[in-house]
Amino acid sequence: MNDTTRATARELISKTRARITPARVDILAALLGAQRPLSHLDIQELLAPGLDRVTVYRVLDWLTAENLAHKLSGDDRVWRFSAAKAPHHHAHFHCQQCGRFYCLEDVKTDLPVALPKSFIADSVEITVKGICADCKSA
Amino acid sequence: MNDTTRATARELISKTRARITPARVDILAALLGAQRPLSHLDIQELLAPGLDRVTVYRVLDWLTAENLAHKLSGDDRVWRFSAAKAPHHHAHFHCQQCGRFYCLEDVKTDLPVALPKSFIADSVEITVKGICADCKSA
DNA sequence: CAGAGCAATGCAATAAGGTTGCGTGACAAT
DNA sequence: ATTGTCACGCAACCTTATTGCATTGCTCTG
Repeated sequence: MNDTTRATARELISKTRARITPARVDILAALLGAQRPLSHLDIQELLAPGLDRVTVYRVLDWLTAENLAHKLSGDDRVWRFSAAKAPHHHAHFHCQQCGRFYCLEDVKTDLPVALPKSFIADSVEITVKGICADCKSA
Repeated sequence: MNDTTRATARELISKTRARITPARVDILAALLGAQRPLSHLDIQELLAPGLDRVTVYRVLDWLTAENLAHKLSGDDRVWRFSAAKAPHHHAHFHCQQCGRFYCLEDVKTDLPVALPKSFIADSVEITVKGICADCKSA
């Protein structure tokens, strides 16, 4: 979480015309700097303690509402968030052992899907489940 | 939940060499007869009351372990289960309004995915999110 | 520059969904 | 019939996330 990242975060937040608070900058910077989607717990551990659980949840929700972050659901009942740098059209990998998520930038989710009549698609989520390299070698 | 479905359920369970109990038969039959993945709550409502919450959870876990059912995660923190009639290689639709899941039999999940080195894929889950026909017309 | 107004935070309590421990009852094999 | 194991029910508990409410602190107007 270097200064450049924090500056980028601050700039992105300023575009929303909402308040630029330390919590928002810290959390968005954490997401921007991460190589993978982070859970609420990941973020709490990454950031200095002293930031309330609820605040983290609220900031994450706010970021999602402002389209600065994307919320995705794993099969462990935990939300993961990733910074919405570009339109978020790629798949994810979920390691069943360590629980970490990885972005599969190469696998696009904008594939054409044949839906039943009158169904409206909003977004497509693709999750590959398996074992990641770290866990395999361990 | 007709008798044929129950007979099929009983037969599938007998193949596991485990005990054929009413709870197992009822729940598997419910899954077999359903057009869509069912949540734990769906099942409880479908079945006559008197069956314990925990028993339902345990039977569902057991069915999953025996590969008679598949567990899938929505973004509402609720497990959904579907009978594993055939290998379960199709996508699902999740209505963001009513929360129901639908099977998209036509959309296959056995697409080739390019994984990073040393990653091992186990299964692929594709979920389309949007509004279903029922909710749209309402 | 003071003060009003509102957005953001922290703390505590609560909700929802799922899981664990343990005693009891039922079935199967001997 | 006896014994061992498997399944069930009940109660308690855990985790993750959300809500209510009081307080803080920024911002903007006058």
